[in-house]
Amino acid sequence: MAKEYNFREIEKKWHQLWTERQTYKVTEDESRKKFYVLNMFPYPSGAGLHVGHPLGYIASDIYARYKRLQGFNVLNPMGYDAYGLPAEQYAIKTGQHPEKTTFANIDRYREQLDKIGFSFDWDREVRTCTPDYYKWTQWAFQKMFNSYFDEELQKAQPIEKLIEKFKKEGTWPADEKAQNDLLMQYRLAFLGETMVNWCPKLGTVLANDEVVNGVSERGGYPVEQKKMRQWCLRVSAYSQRLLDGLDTIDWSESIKETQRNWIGRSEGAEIEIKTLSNSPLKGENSLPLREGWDGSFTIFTTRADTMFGVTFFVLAPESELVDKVTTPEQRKAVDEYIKYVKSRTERERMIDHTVTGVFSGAYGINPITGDKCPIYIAEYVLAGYGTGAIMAVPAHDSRDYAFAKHFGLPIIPLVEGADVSEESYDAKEGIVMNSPISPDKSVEYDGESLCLNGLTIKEAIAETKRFVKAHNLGCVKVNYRLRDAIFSRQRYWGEPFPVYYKNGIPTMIPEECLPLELPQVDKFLPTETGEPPLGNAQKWAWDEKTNTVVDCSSIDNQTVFPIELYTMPGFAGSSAYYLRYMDPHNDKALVSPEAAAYWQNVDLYVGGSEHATGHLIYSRFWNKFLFDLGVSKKEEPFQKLINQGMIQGWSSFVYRLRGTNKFVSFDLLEVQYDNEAKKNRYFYQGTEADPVYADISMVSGNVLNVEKIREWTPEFRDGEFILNGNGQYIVNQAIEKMSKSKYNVVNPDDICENYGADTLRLYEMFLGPIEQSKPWDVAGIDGCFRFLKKFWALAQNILNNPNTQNAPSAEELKSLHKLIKKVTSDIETFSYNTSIPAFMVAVNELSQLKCSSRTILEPMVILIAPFAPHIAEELWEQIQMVNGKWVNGKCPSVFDAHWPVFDEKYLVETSVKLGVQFNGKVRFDMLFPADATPEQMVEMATSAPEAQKHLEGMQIVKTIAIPKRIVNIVVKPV
RNA sequence: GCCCAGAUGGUGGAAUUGGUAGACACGAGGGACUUAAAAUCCCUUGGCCAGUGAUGGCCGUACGGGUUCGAUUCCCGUUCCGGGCACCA
Repeated sequence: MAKEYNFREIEKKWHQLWTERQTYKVTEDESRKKFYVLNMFPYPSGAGLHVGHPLGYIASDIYARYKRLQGFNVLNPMGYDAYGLPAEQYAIKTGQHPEKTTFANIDRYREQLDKIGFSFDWDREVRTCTPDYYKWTQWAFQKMFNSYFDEELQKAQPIEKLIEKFKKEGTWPADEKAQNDLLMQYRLAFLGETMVNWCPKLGTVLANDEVVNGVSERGGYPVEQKKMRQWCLRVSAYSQRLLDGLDTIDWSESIKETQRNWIGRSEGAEIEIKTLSNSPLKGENSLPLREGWDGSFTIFTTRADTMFGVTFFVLAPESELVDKVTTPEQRKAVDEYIKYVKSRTERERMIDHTVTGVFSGAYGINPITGDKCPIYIAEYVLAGYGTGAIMAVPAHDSRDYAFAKHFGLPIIPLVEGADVSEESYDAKEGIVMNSPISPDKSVEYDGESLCLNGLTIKEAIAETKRFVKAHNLGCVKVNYRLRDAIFSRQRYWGEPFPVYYKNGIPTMIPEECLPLELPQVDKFLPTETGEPPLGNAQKWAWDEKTNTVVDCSSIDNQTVFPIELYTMPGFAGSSAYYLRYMDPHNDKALVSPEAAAYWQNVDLYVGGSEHATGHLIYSRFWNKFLFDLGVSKKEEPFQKLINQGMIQGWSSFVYRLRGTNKFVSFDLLEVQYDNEAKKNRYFYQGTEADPVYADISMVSGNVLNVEKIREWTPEFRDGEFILNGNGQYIVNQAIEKMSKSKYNVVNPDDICENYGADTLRLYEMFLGPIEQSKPWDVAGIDGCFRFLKKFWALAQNILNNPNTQNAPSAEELKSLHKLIKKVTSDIETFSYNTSIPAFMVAVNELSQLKCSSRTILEPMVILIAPFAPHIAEELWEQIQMVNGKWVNGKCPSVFDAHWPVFDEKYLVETSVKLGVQFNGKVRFDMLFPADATPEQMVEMATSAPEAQKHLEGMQIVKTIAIPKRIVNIVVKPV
């Protein structure tokens, strides 16, 4: 009895059975090899899941199921990144506790995820906002606080070791406050007075990766620089290890490159610039740096070779040297300049690169030439990088060049053939000259003076470094652009810091008292006195005597102290969640040593590339720290990374005539390109028409359903719709990121309802390469649906054939093994989009061959199982019923079967390329005479000695002589 | 400005990594079944040219060169689109 493919029934049945049978429950099993698949866990937003979300989940689910079929013990967990700004802002607006909305959103996500049929082990679910989870976020923070980075060992060490060292050296201060200040400079989690990105509109500081083009990533509000006392993580200490680790992991080159840029290693030299009196140089016309200050400062350069071209020095306006160097005569001008710089926002500084600066009145002495050079202060030099001071070489640095031109400073070219009359020559290629201009322009140290003339730039850099080092003028130095991460936020909905302030000194709450739970507040806004939202909490003080949280009113300076009001940023909870999945219910440890030893690290991580400089750096840092502690067993958390592309939406626009309630069909509009605004403007009979978003569900093709849109919102109800000649209203369409506000979100639920989860899964993979972004377009979904129906029909034909035990024919076996080969290698390389066509071809071939063999069907069902698990389980059950494999009314799951093994011998009708067999043909890559006819070529090819070897026992089916010099011979076993 | 990744029919995209370009799907056109619709099935579908026809010829993977018997694939240059970094000395 051939049954119809009823996906609704099948999918419902298997969702139930999978839950009942705990099909996807995973436990540590030493007898099997582990495989850890992970998706970046989602932030549960109010908009629910859209068709873009599952793309990565489906891809990883296919891999997870495939690995399981290969006999691996697969961990494939899922959870929620539950702390975040939207829930908090919603809470401010409505007064609803963020936990309530977050949990409601999570339930909705879960419901949607369940429909798609993932193999997640839900017993291991984590939510970053639950105390049993954030206990370990707080714990890790405390460990970082109590650790420092040992430069020699290149790893984190307990802070006690550092104290011991100080004591031994005799540099350990007696005063408790001084001890605290000293250790703060070393702790991996530390309180720092740093310039931060302050966003007044959000009322919080932001990390560097949360600021894009000078505005906040979320909301696009202006961000300013502000000096604040903040918790920071010393990420920069791990710069070199973060960089080196990239070479050991299997990530895309572009994302590694992004991280390398972000870490920004540059090798250079630090050179000390001295005054006359403490300099070994004694010249007649040299002056001290400044009267009354006999100091020196250090500059950083990657172009040590250009020392002979230095004509001035520049300090960053924020540098503390500015005050020391400025002469009384220049004081006023400098103060004014500093005031101007402070008035500029980060964004202005970023966009506007006009040359500004001021002379400090002081001079520095070039240790190589002995020249006296003016010291300027200019905003183009950044305080946070290198030493905040540079030597300026206008001939070979475009920024120095612009500055020199503006202030009329000399420019000395140092590279042969470089014309610096119009612009600087920045390239690191060429032969050095003018270094020195004349022998007496190079200062002698211990009888040696530097000469670089005739060397290449690379040689000159090395030579200068040697010289500087040999004569103690400075040192070779590696700098990193990577900054320490600012780790506190002035928000409510985040992990509280397990810290209280005892006489102003931050003190950790005892480890055994963790977690420190987020207190209840009645308002989620900052307090009237400008304190963060936690300032609203009544019960937010720590009693040392009882080790409990007590009411703020009992703060008495004896045993009760105020608790930190800041909370942790979003990336805190997402930095080690992959470790927690290994052992999610353990209340004694983040992860037990046994579980960590078994699961090691994530073998396959799938997520968006937008996290390249955020989460993917922070969690690598966090993991390296835990690795130093021995908690994590691998130095890198994510061995292989796949970045799924974004699925974009089709936004639809209707056009409203300005000042009216008339909407005009798009094809009736005249287009004008506005050069200034760089966009199109539309007109109807001289009146401008403005685009208005229309919901995607009201549009089919590009035709608007006018009735539907009238029902949608009041603004359309009474609208007048001006239709085109065909009586249709045409909309304009654009591809944009899917977003609630653009009304272009396509929900996977509808697809599941109309086509089933298996079709959705197949189609999302069929759409194109997983890493590529593409617009969502349902046009092709019917193809995948039809394929599943054909697959079903083929299976029913086989199962209902009385002779299903028939031995398969050679052609059927060939079809099958071609498929095994293709699908196996596709899954290994994540080219799912080409597997699905292979299935289609195989099913067509087998249908045409009127295949009736279960020997073929069984492996086919296993092959499709990772892609379309529901239909596979259903067919497997039917096969096993026919096979009589049901035990006690229970059928084994297809996922307990074994992945079929490809056997080359079934592809025998194969071919040879100079002795190498492949795909259906024998190819002779020989040199034939240019004038040989095809017949002659075939004759020559088949009689060649190498050919005999391959033609033996074969029957020639067909020969193809490709003009020019190739002969293909299609053969078949006799 | 610097770095990275791309460009193939009407559309999404294949091509065993140097070997007959355009798999598979969508769309379009034609046909079968049907009272009709849905569903299903079959044929055609890169462009141009010749032929009643089977078929044959030429052009064609953004553009211009090169290496090679042979290039979508490798090398050099140009254009365009996307991503990252950006006063980082």
